Amino acid sequence: MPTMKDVARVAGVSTATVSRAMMSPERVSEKTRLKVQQAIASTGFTPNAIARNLRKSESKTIVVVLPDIANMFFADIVRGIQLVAQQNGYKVLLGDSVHTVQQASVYIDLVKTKQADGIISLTAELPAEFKSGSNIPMVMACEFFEGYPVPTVHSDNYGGAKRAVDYLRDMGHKRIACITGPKENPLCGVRKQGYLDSLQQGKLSFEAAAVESGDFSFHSGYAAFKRLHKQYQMTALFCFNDMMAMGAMRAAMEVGYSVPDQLSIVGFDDLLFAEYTTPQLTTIRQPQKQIGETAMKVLLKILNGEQAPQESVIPTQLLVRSSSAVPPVAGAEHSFEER
Amino acid sequence: MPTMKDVARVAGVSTATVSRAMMSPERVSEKTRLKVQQAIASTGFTPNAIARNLRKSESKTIVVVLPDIANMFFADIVRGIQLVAQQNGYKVLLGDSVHTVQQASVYIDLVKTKQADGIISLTAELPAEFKSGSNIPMVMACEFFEGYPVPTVHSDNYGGAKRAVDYLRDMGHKRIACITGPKENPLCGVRKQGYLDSLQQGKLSFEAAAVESGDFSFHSGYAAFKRLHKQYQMTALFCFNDMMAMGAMRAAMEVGYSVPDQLSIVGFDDLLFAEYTTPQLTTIRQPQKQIGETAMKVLLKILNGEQAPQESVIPTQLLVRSSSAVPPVAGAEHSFEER
DNA sequence: ACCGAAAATGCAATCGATTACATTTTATGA
DNA sequence: TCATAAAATGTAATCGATTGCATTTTCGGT
Repeated sequence: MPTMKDVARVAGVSTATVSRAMMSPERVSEKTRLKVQQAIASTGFTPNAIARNLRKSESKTIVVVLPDIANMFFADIVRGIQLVAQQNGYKVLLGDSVHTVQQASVYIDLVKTKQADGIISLTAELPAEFKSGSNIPMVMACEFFEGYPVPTVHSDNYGGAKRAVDYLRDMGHKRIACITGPKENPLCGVRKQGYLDSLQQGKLSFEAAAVESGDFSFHSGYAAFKRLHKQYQMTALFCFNDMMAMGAMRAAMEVGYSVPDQLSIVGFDDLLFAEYTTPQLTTIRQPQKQIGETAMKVLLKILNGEQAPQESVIPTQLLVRSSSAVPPVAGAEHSFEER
Repeated sequence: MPTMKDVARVAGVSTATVSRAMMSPERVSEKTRLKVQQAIASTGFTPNAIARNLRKSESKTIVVVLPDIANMFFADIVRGIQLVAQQNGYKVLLGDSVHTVQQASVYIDLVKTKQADGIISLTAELPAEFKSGSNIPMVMACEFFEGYPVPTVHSDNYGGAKRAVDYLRDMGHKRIACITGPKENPLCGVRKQGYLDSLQQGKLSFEAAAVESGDFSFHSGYAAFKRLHKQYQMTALFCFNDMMAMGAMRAAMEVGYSVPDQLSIVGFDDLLFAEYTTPQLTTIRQPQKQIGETAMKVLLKILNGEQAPQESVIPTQLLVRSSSAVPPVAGAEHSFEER
């Protein structure tokens, strides 16, 4: 594999000149620049980035840690990150942590060992060191820790949840159930507050039986609904993500609810698939690409030693599709027998 | 940031000894090993992998190029790759090429510049240099070029397609339509041959009107079906992937077919979502994780300078779910009027 | 044709680890 | 106890590029 020395020899100049011809052409005469270019072409030289990185102690690479590469929710976030990274001369590498702290560490080590300059984490399942702050350039997107030792970019979880429930309330629903995510997840606490506040604002009483929780998966949504419909008579259901909403919709149909006539369902995220369900899912859209772009911009600030915002909140948007409608007239509800 | 020199100073030994204490502990006395470990701990030293990589000219990192990170089909392949990579001391980085050759080049450059040792490409959208062979350690998974200048791992596309159509035929279907992928895609040619051979073997005549093509997306499947049902009366439909099958299923239902009573649908891939559609999709499962594992094993052979197989074919499997059934009795078919 | 400033180029140190080879220390056995 | 082999450690070169500083070349002006 040819090195810069070879190019220098062929071009009849020093390695310093070769380096300059590539890095700062204006510091080299027209003539030698051409000689060097020719030599590069004829030797088939490719600069060894490792050597360069060592010398400059930077890699112009950032790592994005995903908890689950199969979760489509992250796709557009990554795209947004990539866009901004590219514009600023950074490469993006993705690491799938498979929801394990151990795997996440592997990717974090990349920056400790100087193979990457910084991290954007789309998961909060990280080694404990971060919970108390660390000196690794990092920003969290979507998820966050309580107490925020790391800069965070996420959508307006409270506002989105409240908007969803407001919408159902405004259509006349009085009995609005909810399927939350894992209780310990900070972001779920915030969404739940949105749900509660909307109920209260509409003077609807909150009943514990109206709430079940899942783990954001299709199956957990399915299971949660099967529990829910036995303990609470509802005409509307708000789910903390689309995946669970889809599971709940499947369960509801199996149990004999017709959606949206007897039961309105609203999700959260706006997965690509939300559009493909039957009926199409009404949901709260998180502007994923924008979250990604913002996260990368924040990371760039950190990398450049500028002041970075601790928290960036991106607004959400209600997308009304066909899984939601006005409540059924009295008597047309799904029959409900308490056990 | 502390370097090995610092550790050496604190431990009162040379950097060589520090290096050996880490790399080959058996070449260092118990006593000094402990001193070094202490010094490492007290200085908070992390070895600079860039320097090591430069010296050893290897990075123990491989890059996986995905055409589209939003395509869930790849998730388990990546998991399989990761598993084998990890077992062999390699790190895996994912690159999203967004279906562009240009982006793919960025990731390929990582190995040219020694930041990665090899590549597994899940896309054939690569720079032309590969089509005529190159000296970059690389294996293709799922996709392939015709003529195979690079080692390839993929599932049994011919066998899978034939199995799908055999299954429909065996149930008594006589009019079996097909939605293919992009015509220029080599893998589609192979699947189509499976379709044709099954028809022929069942003495069913092939009609051009029974075939439409899409681009593997939900929408293209939807659109293809809308064209198809006007030109061909069918009782069964085989789609070259699940995504299009789901689009076609939606279209079929809109047009008034009942699935599976009047129309059986079979997909290909076994996406996670195939299980969540209503009715659940019958499909040909590709063992994605195994494809990934095999691809990584092949890459390892290449990296170790061993002989690697040019082509590895992984068997597929028919998963019968509820989108397929015996054909309707005469008279119960979906009404068909030619335009 | 010659001076001095600016432009171009070269020399050699440097980034931080690894490792061949040289040297010192320890252990073994007579 | 001492010679000698084996084990432990140190010295310094090396990986391949970048860059501060020194030196040479170029060029405008007279």
